[in-house]
Amino acid sequence: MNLDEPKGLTIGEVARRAGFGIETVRFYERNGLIDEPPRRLSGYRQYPESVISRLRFIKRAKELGFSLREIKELLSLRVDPTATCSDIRGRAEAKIADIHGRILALERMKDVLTRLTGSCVEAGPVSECPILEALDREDRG
Amino acid sequence: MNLDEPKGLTIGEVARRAGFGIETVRFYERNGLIDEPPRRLSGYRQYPESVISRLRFIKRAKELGFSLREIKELLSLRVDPTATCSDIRGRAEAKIADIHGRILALERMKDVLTRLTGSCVEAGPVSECPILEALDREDRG
DNA sequence: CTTGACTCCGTAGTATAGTCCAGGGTCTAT
DNA sequence: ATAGACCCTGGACTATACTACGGAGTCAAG
Repeated sequence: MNLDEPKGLTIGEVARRAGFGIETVRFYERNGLIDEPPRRLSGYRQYPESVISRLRFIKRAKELGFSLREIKELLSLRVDPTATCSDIRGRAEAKIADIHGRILALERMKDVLTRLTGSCVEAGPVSECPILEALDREDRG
Repeated sequence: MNLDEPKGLTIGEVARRAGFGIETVRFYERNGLIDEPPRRLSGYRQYPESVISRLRFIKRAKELGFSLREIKELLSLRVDPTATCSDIRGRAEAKIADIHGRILALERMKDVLTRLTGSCVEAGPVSECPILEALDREDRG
């Protein structure tokens, strides 16, 4: 086979250039994050260049804390002629609020832990560990 | 059955008092977070009161960001005669560092998103959305 | 023509932390 | 005695995001 088909990119090239594993690229295809590409007669996927930017979009959105489900929605909005920029901004703002909430929760955890470790200066046995005692007690305020 | 066996707590009472579901209590037992309790002749679990404080310990440690695996380690350390309070403090400090790192990562995400939403004030079509454009571009700094 | 790298597919496994189900048996109050 | 609430087991299922595997076919270079 392989006469003069316009070959495009193999999945390996795509994966390498986008910074994902091959299995991940196929996973994204199965989950509708990237289009199913045309195939060679052999069945090999033939990707257009555009898949690279699509994957990089996914990568950056992931880095911003969007889940694959949310990224899929962003990608749908992008091609939806009735969607507006404020729809996207809404997603971004919701994500900011979500991240903010997670930060607050983590800071509360960190504050409690910091207070507990501050109370633990002895090198004594665990039976007298103030951290464990605090976890045993009802109150933690 | 049920002559004059000292009955203890049923799993339902335990779950309710500790604030978990019954299935979760069994799950914790399977995973070694709580001891296997004695049984009635019928097979019903008969919990001692102490399981309640054990489960509350687990709940509070979870609230502080410890995974079940880590909580299991804390529980092991607690009964390890060679462990010292500083072993526990080490876990707590590692967790603080872990949480701190996660907070920083989330703050970076939040900052980028905030900057992106700031650039998006128009109610235009998604084709001109600066947020999507930013996700398409290479740079995000 | 052979070799080694690459690709195909479907399925299954990883990790975390549960949650639910069927099809039984048991307990308690009336 | 019987209704209804409770409990038992093992296994399957949820969600997220991959990652690995077997066994086959394909591609490109020497």
